[in-house]
Amino acid sequence: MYPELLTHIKKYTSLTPAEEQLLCEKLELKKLKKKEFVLEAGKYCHGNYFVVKGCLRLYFVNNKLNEQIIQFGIENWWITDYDGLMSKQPSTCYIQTVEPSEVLFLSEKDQAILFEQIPHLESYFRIMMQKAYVASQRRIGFIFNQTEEERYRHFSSRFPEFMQRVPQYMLASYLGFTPQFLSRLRAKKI
Amino acid sequence: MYPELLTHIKKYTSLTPAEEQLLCEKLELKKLKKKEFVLEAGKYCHGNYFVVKGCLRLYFVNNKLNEQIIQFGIENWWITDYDGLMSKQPSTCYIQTVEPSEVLFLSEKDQAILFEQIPHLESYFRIMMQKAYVASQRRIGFIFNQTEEERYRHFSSRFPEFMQRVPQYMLASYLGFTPQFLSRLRAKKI
DNA sequence: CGATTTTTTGAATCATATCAACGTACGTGG
DNA sequence: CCACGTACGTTGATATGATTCAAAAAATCG
Repeated sequence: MYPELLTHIKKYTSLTPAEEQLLCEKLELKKLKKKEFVLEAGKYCHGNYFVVKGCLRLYFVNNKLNEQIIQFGIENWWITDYDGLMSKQPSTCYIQTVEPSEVLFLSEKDQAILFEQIPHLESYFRIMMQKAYVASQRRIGFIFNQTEEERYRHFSSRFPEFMQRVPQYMLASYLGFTPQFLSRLRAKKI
Repeated sequence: MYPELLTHIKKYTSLTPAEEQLLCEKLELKKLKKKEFVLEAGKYCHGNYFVVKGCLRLYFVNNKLNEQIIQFGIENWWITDYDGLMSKQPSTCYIQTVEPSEVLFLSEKDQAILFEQIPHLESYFRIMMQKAYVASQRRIGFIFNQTEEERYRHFSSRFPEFMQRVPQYMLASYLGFTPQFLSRLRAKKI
């Protein structure tokens, strides 16, 4: 049994003990070292990762050969390449740990089986998707309506602890500007 | 019965005739004139709109008092303020028709009831959310990795017919730059 | 047709990127 | 446990691409 995930699910829906059992049987706990990959471009994405502990990043390499971070996954977030998963095509991105991490892996196949057996589990994932969608719509709003500086200040006031956990160049990538620019922002602040 | 929606659902899951019946009883067809609002900032968002015909836009007014378009909804898309819906707070954005349109309204309340009765309907919405999420993640990738010009060219090659349907200033807003800049891009092209 | 909305154009300005070099920290093998 | 190498962060000078403001031109609508 994996209490972190079950507690998280309870926030949004309810499962019977038997359903919890069924779910946990399908999950696979993976302990990962720092900088370990769970997905690489060109390979197929086979499922979904729930972060129990640690931090992962999802990024792709753009045409200037820079790594563009699309998403971070920290404790209690699901992370995967949904694009690759849905299209059944080889992935175009990478998912890698930023810190030593523990994740629960749920394969696409098992997820589909569980959805038929446990309607409330599908409900949970619908809500997760909806939340993720809202978050990324908000992010688009921020990108278009705030200067890089405002975005940085907003992010650092909202996630101060998180800032400590990742290198600056990753933050810069996530926020959509250069590491040099981030460095200057920090210098300016004091 | 609303064949456009039922056909769309069949692409992703299957409903029994009885389930289709149940669903359609809860839907409300609304015929809307051009520039009619279905949601305004400050009001509560009560449900979800499926676009049968026409085009709507979801936008908010930023601190420079410009309208920032977050999303367009055309035929076979669902559109609503999921943020306001989930948070149960007054909305911060507007949803307005761009053309005369027909939409099916499904209230949040009815949707919750239907999800309990029809697990496959929840499945359909989970998949819709996942698709929407993927689309908005992709959009973030584009924003960060292409110049404004590349984004415009990409968009116009991908949705040439759609470009004809909306005023340029809305496209500029959606793509994240000024109408003047878009005008110059077009002038450059020839 | 007149009124409003939308698009175009020009010139000046500003924010961020780029390139390049130098500092600093960190962890890995000897 | 120290030293070296690589990864990460800082700083300065210059370049560039998009914005802003203002006004005119064109298109759309009742």
